[in-house]
Amino acid sequence: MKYLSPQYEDVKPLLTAVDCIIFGVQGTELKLLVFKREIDPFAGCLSLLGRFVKVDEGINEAAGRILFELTGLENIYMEQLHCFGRVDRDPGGRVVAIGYWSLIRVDQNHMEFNVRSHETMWISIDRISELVLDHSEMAELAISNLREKARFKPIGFELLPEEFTLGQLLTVYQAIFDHPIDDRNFRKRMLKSELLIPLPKKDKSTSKKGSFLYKFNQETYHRLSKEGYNFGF
Amino acid sequence: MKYLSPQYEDVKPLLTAVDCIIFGVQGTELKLLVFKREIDPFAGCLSLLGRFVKVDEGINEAAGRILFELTGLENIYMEQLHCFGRVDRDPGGRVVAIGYWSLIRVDQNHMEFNVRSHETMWISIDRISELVLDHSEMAELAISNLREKARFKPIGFELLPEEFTLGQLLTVYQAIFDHPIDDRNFRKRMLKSELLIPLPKKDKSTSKKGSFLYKFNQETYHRLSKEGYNFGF
DNA sequence: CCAAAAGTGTTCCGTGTACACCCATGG
DNA sequence: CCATGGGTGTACACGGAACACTTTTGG
Repeated sequence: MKYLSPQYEDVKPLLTAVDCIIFGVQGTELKLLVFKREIDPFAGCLSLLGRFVKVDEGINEAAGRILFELTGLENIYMEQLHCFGRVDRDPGGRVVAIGYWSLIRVDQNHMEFNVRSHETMWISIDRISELVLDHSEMAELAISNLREKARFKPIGFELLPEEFTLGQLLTVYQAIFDHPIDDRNFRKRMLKSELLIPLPKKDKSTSKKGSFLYKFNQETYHRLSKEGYNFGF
Repeated sequence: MKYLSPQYEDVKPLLTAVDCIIFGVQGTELKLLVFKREIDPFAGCLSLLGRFVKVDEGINEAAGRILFELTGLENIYMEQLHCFGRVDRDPGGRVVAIGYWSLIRVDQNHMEFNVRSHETMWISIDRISELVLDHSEMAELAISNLREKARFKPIGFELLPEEFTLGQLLTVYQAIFDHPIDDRNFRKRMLKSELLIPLPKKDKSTSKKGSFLYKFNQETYHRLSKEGYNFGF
């Protein structure tokens, strides 16, 4: 490396990994996708999904690849969280881990991969402290990032299927923040935001009256993702 | 590495660097500390200050050390920004760079190091596009992070000396946001926030009347850093 | 006495918040 | 006809935004 000057003789390359903090909403609860480690150390413990970055791929590509390898899902909302690099964070060696968090829609898609790699499982976020290494710290940080982000960017939609009802959307936000949100104010804000495109159909699966389906407006979504929008939570 | 399974034969450790995005306010302007590269490639171009992470130090420690080596300053506000890892980001080799941004008080302290390492210089933030590699991207991201943060956390104080006037504080915020802020509303907000401890002295250097000096309340500062506080910018 | 910066209060408007009732329908 | 979830409107309080004049004092 031509950049290395003599004073940096103790500079050596470091193993670099990506760890994925994957959120989904099941029922009314925010869940985290983890797996049971099969290899020592910590075999049997809960761990985030992670792999090493290859030398010929960018870290974002690595994150996408890793998510795909582990879940079979592509084109997923994914965001870099933070880089974790304490010397002793991993007793197996000096590994710098880049955390990425993502939101996935828990619908039929997810069922497939959940069967496929049967060691993965969804856990409730109050079990975060059971994670190995500094994974609890990562997950905690990811949650506060998610909440922070959700207040100003319309990311709640990433957790829903293409077509959804306002009730489902409300449920998602309540799961993210883990506290109740006023139904009427929520509807007002959402409808005013122009993020929703009303569809001429109803979902009758949960009530006799049926509730209108919406899809979300990609255009407004991208505009508001940039500009920011105060949802007032 | 016992973690490496056969499928990861192309996993090799990567060089890991820290790049520092250092902000300071000079006069009424937000400035960035950079240096003129002496080594090829890009000798003569503007570059952020960066060094490699050693194998026996954590990345946060590395960031602190690097800032110290390059500026002589310690105990500086410093925050991890983002990890940059495109394969081709550095033509000199595969280097993953972790960006850290910091705020320094531009007073007598800084004069020292500015003399010491005479290749470093403060540039106006509208010269960011002149930076080499992906350093412009880093600096742009750091600015938006800084602004975002400044809206909710009382970080403006990090850019001021121990004792300062409300006028100076206002100047700092105007420099950060690059637009004028209403004087009277600003004072109201700041005084109400309990972040300021009034001192029984005046600074007469800038006016005949003299303006009161304040120091900032560390306790409230830490509380509000955690809780967040809407400064309304 | 005047120039130059420091300091102070009020009004208005918009928006978030709290809150309670009617609607539609399948069984 | 009634139980169940879906959908709607209003009144109030608070906080942010806009805005102009008085104070001090060194020269």
